[in-house]
Amino acid sequence: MHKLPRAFYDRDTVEVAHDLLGAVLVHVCDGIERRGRIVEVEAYLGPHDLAAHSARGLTPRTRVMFGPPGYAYVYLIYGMYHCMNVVTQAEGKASAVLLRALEPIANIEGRTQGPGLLCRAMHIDRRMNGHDLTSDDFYLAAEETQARVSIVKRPRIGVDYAGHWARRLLRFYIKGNRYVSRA
DNA sequence: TGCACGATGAAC
DNA sequence: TTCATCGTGCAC
Repeated sequence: MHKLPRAFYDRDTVEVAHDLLGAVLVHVCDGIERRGRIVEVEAYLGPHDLAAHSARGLTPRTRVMFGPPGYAYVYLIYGMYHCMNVVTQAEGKASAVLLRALEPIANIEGRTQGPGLLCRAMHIDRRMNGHDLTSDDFYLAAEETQARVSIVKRPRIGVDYAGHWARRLLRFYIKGNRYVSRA
């Protein structure tokens, strides 16, 4: 198991999204190290992607998305849940991958199916926004040789307002995994 | 300064 | 299908 380096995130967003499936999210908080295996993600492809927050341009909220790769973009949604993304590609590309579901590995309480529950179980909130994912307390790790998994491609969830972008197959999950939020 | 709405989840 | 709940972005 090795921590994913900055260069991992500095690539095409769809490629990063694929490679994140099977990777492990680690968060050390109050002396507890929580771990979960990523089984479902969504790719958001930058300002031209009408489903992406960055489509509205650089604002205080989306500042991190417009920044360099390998940082966490965490925001509050519906006034009660948090969503976590990893920023991808070069500064200014404003692309990211939303983490939608985890398979619990260690110190996970509660469900992890869906972006809001994932953040709750991993103790991720707005304080983690902008956090460096190459740090020692919040990062992603992968096996040296990634296990081969079948990837299912589906339209993203909750973005029906985004016209033809809503129909793009930018949601990816590990086929048959029981922790996927919605098959 | 006000207001409509959302990359959700749970209940009904 | 409805609702909880509040920060964000944009209209005024």
